[in-house]
Amino acid sequence: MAQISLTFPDGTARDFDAGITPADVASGISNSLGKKAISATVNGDHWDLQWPIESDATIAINTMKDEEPALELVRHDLAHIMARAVQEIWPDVQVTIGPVIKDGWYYDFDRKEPFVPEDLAQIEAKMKEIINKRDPVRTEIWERDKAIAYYKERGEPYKVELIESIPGDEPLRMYWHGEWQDLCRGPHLQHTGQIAGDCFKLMSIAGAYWRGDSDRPMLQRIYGAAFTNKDGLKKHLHMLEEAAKRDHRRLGREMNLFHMQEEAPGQIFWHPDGWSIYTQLQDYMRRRQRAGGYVEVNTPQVVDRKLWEESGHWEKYQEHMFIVEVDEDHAREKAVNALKPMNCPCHVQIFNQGIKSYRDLPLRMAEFGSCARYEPSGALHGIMRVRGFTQDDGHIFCREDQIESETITYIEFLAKTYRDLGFEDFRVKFSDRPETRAGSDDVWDKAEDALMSATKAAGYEFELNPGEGAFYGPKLEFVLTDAIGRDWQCGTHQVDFVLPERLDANYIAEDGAKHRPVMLHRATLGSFERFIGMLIENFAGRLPFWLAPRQVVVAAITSESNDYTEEVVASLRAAGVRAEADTRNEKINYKVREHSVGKVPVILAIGAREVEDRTVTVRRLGEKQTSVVALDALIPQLAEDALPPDLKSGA
RNA sequence: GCCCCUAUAGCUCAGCUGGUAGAGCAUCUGAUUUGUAAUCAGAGGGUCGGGAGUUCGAGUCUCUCUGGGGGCACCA
Repeated sequence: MAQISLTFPDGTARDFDAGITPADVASGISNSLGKKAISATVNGDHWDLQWPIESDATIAINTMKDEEPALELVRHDLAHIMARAVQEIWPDVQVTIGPVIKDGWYYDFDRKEPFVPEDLAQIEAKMKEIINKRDPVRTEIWERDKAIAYYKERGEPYKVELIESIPGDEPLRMYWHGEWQDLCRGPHLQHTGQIAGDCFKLMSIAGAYWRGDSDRPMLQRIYGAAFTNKDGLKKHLHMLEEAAKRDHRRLGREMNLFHMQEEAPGQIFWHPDGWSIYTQLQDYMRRRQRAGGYVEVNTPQVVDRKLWEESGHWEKYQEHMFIVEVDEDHAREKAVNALKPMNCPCHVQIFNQGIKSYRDLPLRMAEFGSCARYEPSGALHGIMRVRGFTQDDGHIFCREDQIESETITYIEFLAKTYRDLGFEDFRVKFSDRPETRAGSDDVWDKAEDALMSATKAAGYEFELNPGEGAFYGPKLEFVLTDAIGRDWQCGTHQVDFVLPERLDANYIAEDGAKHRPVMLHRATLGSFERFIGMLIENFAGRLPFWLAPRQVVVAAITSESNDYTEEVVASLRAAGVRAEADTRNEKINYKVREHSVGKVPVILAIGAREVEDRTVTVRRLGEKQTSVVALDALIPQLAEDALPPDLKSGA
């Protein structure tokens, strides 16, 4: 028999018969390692203990202490165990797929009756039974025909379809957890008993389309969370509880920032404190954009259908547009308008006024543009995904040879903005041509190449998002993460050769002839609504001082100090600080608690001593200790703190 | 839009197997003048999301619409 050489992590190498399994290697080292082993890492690949090794390789035996393979296996085996439990309880349920995801796994089932939350406890109990049985896991490679025939006989059409979509040259691997069988790439554990019975929890039930296609049947998905031990699960559940406290919907109510109501689904009623955040942010963006060479414009809300037909929105985007029909003149045809779902066509109208020269380019046009989009009801989410919102929109009209420099300049502009707003890390996604699109493939080649090379030149890593581009061009997405780890696209930068063509934008070049400009669509925050949602969650409501709606509350301890309290407030306001007096007839404890809960960054307390000495006692949010400071010294300091980052000295 | 869940006072929630609503906080009134996370007492406040049905009787059961939540799909 042929010999192979296996090299262990410590660098030693030993010879084995070809075809030896990692299970045998582990038992050969020691009995206990043989029992503890969960999988192997062979030439860097994650290997099942049962898979034979046929040639020289590096090998490491994994145990539950090796977190990465352990989590993968525990979650994956639990997916199988859950599917087995479900089929043991309800034999008529069909199984589909069950992958490992962040923090756990899910499995999609086809069952006539819906799963209800009470079912989860029953399934969980059955899973624990299966774990206690310590059933061995075994695997075989099957011929396609045999596998297809097997699943047809068992009445599992989803599995048949899966096999048919697997490339013909790929071996089909079957796994058994006890008697229960599933098609699976593997690897898996040795036996079900290797999972701790208290390391997982079934989290939720959801609908999910078969193969992610809304034209296919909707399956029932059960989500589970799993870790290598009980402690990991506990930490995870605790993290979720903490994250719920940062939820912008909850903080928005608690901090009295905004509300939403049935009469205007997907739209926001901003309260004074929420609107204060909004306007601070808007003022900041306005100054930044001015400094960045943008001109600000404003365009209509209700625009005739004709323009949307020209831009292509009427054809491609109509189902997401609020249509407004006005029967204003019976002698004429009914006027059909739409609320603008985006600002770009309107900006082209401004560009098209008069004759533009190449000397005008790049022309950077910005608008805080209010848009209305009829988002599907299921897509709405707090203030993160709404039907009425305002973009910090901008369009750069430029020549093709300016795309790269404009893109690089913009990415730097965006990165600075995000840093100023407390987001040091953001992810960049590059989305290329979608299936439904306007413009020829040549144009798309050009646009994708230009954007890609500019992004690389700007020095940012990005992930590819195939087919996710806009219908008019490829885009960069700048993505932030909310409290519980969901991704939200905020900023965007898109190259567009299509809209200038459709709306006949042109400029006169050096050669005296008309040329087509390129349009770069860009938004930094994306929308004020979503970005404020991100800010609230990111800071858990404790906004940076310059953004805090009420920066300082001055609390009188007794009514004796009311006059001085009012004086302090007036001085702070005169210095540009948003300050309020609290002269209510309440104890200082009560006031401190209330304003702490309200996330006011600075509370100044004033009693007889402060009046006497012209001082204030300062308490900062999150700190227990207080300090006594002279009023004259404090005011300029708070005034400096209150400046937005772009106006701070040294900014 | 699709699947499941859900809707009781301004907020957070209680209300068992159907017998015409309750708490804490908040609000208002009074007392209290208080030194760093809830002072005490009293009062007001709900056609139980809308509509329909079953029933002698519905907050409770059924249907439906609307909103919200978790996913999926969508996100130009």
